[in-house]
Amino acid sequence: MAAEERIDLRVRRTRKLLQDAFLQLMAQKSFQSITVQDISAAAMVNRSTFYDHFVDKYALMEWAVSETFREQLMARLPDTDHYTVENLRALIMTMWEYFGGLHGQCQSADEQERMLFQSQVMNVVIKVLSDWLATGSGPGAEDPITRELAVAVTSWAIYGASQYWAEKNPQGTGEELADRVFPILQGMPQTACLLRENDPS
Amino acid sequence: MAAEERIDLRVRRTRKLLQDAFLQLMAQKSFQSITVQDISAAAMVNRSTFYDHFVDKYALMEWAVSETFREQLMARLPDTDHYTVENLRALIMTMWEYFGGLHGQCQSADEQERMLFQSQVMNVVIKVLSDWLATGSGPGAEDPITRELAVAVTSWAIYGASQYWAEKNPQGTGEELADRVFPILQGMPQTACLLRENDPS
DNA sequence: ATGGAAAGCCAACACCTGTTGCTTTCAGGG
DNA sequence: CCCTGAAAGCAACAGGTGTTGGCTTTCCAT
Repeated sequence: MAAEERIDLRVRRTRKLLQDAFLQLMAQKSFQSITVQDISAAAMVNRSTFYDHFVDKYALMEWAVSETFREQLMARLPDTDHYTVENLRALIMTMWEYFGGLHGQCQSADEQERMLFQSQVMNVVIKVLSDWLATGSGPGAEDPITRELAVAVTSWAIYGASQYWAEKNPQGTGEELADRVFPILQGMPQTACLLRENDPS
Repeated sequence: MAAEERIDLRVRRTRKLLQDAFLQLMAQKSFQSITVQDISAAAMVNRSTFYDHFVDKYALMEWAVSETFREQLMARLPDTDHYTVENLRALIMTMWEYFGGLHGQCQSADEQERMLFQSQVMNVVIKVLSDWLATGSGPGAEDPITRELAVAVTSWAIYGASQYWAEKNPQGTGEELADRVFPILQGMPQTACLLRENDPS
């Protein structure tokens, strides 16, 4: 039985209700203006029940963003656990798409709010990249610090590119972004080594 | 007369009182647990006066972090307005130092809070890098989009490295970080071109 | 099926927020 | 030096927050 299934039906139901209500509200108003009352009311759940599941609305946001992004990403990856060109490409395009969605679908007026959501996305990305590289046997594997530094640099470089592309150049396509970012990443000595090592092509 | 000097003495005084009180409180407790009341009380300023200057505590934080970081950075730059190896090196080390200070000096338990501060630092960094490159006449100057993309990638790559180094490898030195990051940045085609173009050495 | 544990509901609390309308003060131009 | 308008003080408000304790409902393991 999957770990998730072990959890009491009521708990899963309530969490899903809260998450759905939250996402629905996010499409209508800014995160800042959404109150715990709003979420509870929309989810048809008592307000104090909200606090039984999340310490505050930030915790709910954290959870909702991480989950939705992770699902979106996993659905697009050709292979879920290796550091390949195709996976990296899918990662870049998924991030770009998600960030674009934050501008379109959600009413996040504040730049600071977007940063909050995006930092949750980054937690997922860093985790995924770390896992990819942990299993690999590239040169970085010998020195964990170098590998982790490469992960940090790569992840945030992709972040910067995706968020710039989504925000400042909305008419661009995901493919174009990937095409532009790849030469930059491959220019990085560490990541280039790792890519060459693990690239199945 | 400097623009800052034009402002009413009382305004500057009150803002400084609030900023100092805020920084002092940050050394004692987490940002989350600090209330506007706390800040106003510590600054010996009426609470509603706070709202005459900042929309909320986030705005004050934004202002305080940006100002302190900008000062710290400007004091270290050999030359304030060109994209040189020395400046980039100073930038990396200042960021690393600042992020390290956030762990030590402040009680920011939450990772999400740190992200909030760091995003303010990034606003300054991106602005500075943009200015450096806007005046330069490197190959990136021909295509603004490529240049801006390079700025985004470079800034966030440095961010990732600095924040990783400060958080996960606290015993490392700033010099070591810079030494490790530089080969990575110079590996990036765009930035490498720009660096070569403007490097006075 | 059933008893107990877990989850949810409810009301009420002390507190913080952001805003308003008013008065008092004082910095700085004339 | 004095006047004036901007800035600071003040009190009170309608909200939202996060927590508590007691109660009812629902699940699910025996």
